[in-house]
Amino acid sequence: MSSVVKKIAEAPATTRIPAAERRELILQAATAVFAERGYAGATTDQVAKAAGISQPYVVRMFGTKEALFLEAFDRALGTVLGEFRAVIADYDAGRLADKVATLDPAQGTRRQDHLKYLIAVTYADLIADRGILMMLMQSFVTGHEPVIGPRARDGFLTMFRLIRDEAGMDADSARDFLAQGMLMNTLISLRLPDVYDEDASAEELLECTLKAKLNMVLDTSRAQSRVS
Amino acid sequence: MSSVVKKIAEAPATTRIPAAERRELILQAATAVFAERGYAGATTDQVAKAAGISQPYVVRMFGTKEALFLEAFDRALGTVLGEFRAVIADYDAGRLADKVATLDPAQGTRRQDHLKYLIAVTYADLIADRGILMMLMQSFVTGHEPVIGPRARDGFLTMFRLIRDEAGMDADSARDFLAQGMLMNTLISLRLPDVYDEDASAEELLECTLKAKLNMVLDTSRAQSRVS
DNA sequence: GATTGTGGTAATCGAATGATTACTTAACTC
DNA sequence: GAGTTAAGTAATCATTCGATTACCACAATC
Repeated sequence: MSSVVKKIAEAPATTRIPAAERRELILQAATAVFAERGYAGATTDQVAKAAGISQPYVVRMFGTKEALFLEAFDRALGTVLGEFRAVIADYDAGRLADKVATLDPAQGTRRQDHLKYLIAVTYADLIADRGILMMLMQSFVTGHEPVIGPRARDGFLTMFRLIRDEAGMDADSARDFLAQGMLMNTLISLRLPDVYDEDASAEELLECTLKAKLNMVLDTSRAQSRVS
Repeated sequence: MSSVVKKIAEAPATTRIPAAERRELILQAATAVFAERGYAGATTDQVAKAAGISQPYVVRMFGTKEALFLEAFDRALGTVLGEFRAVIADYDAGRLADKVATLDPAQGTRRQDHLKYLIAVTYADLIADRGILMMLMQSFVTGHEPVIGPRARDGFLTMFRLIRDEAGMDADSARDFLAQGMLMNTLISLRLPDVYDEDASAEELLECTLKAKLNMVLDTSRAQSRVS
């Protein structure tokens, strides 16, 4: 019977995965691809290959490339906002008392001073998954797109308001915080860690920008460079 | 005679322009288009239309889209570096003594403190031509491209070294300066000035980031939005 | 064990795009 | 004013890409 032959031949066939789970995998792949190449530069086929499925399936599951980008953006932004809110909640619940005790009093002793430091560390930690920050950065330079642009502006302002209102920072501190964040985003998008060993000034800039997080960033960048 | 008829009919024909001059026009158009849409998102035909010529002429004059992008990038970077060096030279020659006299001594009195302020103002002035800073930003998020990426990294590091070595800033000050610059770039690329009137937090963020330059930025953004 | 819904893919299509070719004509030179 | 050079375009080509269509097969249900 041909059915028997078929069964044997197709034994190591593609494992089927529930749609909801596959969706997650595609979104992860899309985040990495869009982060690297931007909205216009990425193709649905690259996303499909990264997710290990066919290109039509990607399109059918999300409708359009634009819709996929928007979901990946929401996902990345949601992760950042979630982490920020978590650290604020932890601080206000006194769960970070030990960490706060190690801070230099010269940096300030108010709640907003403490949170400024804690959120900055949280942000730097997010570099571990290079895709998230680069995905945001790619969205921010796509302000001209009629659908993506407004969403990107809205997302950025949501971050600003969270820092100002929920963390209680004054506008200037919030601005400085965002500025440091945009610098980190830029250095990562530039792939500056790739030339860390070859250029002394790249080394110095990365060191004074990322400080304690540097080794982590170099490790993950090297790991992700090998793949892509 | 048909020649007479032709002459009349073709009287308002296209004015021919020397190649060198046309090159300039194309580069200006390319800077605006690439700044808006990025390397992958821009087309050579959009550049051609913006420059008022045909698409094949653009390609023939620069060889490839990539070569055109690289020239536009060099041009934008060169403008920024040139302005920075000019203000440093002016300061060291004492030509900015009156401007320096108005500074708040609390901000610092060393050469690097003065230059930090003066260069920051110079950078903010560059926003007047929105294309330059957006062109740079688009290049910075194209770090993955094999030819553009290395040039973008090199350009960024050149800026860093200029600020550190020629302006004499310490690494941390240089980092803070670049951070503020990347924030400005991001706000402009996001087109945040477009929603200035509609969102109170956008207004606050733009005001505390751009301060005295705000009105200029709003004016030029509105003017350039009408066109594009 | 037929049915049916769900998880996929192969094939293909039309539009967009970078690049090439071949051609035209204005402007300068002698 | 004939000849040559330089400025510029129309037409077209080969790819690429997002999207569509039509189909296949595994697994749960009855």
